[in-house]
Amino acid sequence: MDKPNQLFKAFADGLPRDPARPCSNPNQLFKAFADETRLRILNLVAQRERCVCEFQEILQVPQPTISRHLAYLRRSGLLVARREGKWIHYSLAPPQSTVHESLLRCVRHCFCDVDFLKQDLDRDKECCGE
Amino acid sequence: MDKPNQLFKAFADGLPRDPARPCSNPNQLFKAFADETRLRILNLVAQRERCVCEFQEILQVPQPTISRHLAYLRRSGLLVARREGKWIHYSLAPPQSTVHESLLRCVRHCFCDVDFLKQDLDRDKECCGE
DNA sequence: TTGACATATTCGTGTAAGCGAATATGTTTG
DNA sequence: CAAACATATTCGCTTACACGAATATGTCAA
Repeated sequence: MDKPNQLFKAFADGLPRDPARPCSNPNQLFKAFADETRLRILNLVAQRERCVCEFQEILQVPQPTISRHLAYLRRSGLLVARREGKWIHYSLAPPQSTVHESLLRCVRHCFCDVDFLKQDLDRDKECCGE
Repeated sequence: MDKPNQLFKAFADGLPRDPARPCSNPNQLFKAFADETRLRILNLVAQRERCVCEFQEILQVPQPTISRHLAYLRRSGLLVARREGKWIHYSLAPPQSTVHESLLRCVRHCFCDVDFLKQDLDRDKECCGE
């Protein structure tokens, strides 16, 4: 066991440690989509940039759980983060492959047909918008 | 623990036991895509109906592994099977949701951009076609 | 500097997923 | 019916994944 630079070592899940060098394997993109909480996050962030507290309020899921999924989505190359004071805002990353593009189209045009995702958007409108 | 009709009981993976009543959860569709072997199968079957021995020859993966993934894809509602004598032919199932449609578009139009998937098609042409 | 707040990470644990090996099922042919 | 063939299923094992709880990090305001 040598001790490589942690920045470049991958996690057990096969994703890179450093979100600045996200994963390019299309396989990993699908894995990122293969979790209900992450689908819900992607659905919300497809509308507009969001901060962690918004996910927390709308999804009603513990904060560490959300943070973990956000980190996963960043390392997958699906989200980018931007700090503004205490808050960190997440938004969709620009697509890096045709598979990535295709998945984003699915988020934008098909997720509205999925009940539990539509309900999140409704809950969002109720509490935050009008 | 009661003893429900096995036909209607779900597997641990959340998919129905009976492929005639495939899963409708979009979440499960993404899970079905979240495995390299299954992506390779979907890529091949997108061209035309295929029998198990074709997958075996092109993918160079043990037969039980392929059968297990085929069963998974059937129960996910992505593939249908048709028996013809000793052979069982698999083909893409007609889409049951917009998410399903979107994923099929991805298989048809984006998978050609993925190296390891393109290589499978090349290997197919070499050994079977001309 | 201290406290409050927003967010991230670690740790331990239960569970699901995938695989190889072995075996079972179903079909055809003789 | 037996043998050969195509395919499916089961079992045991290892690893990946998701989660709750606890804790750490980073920023702002007083």
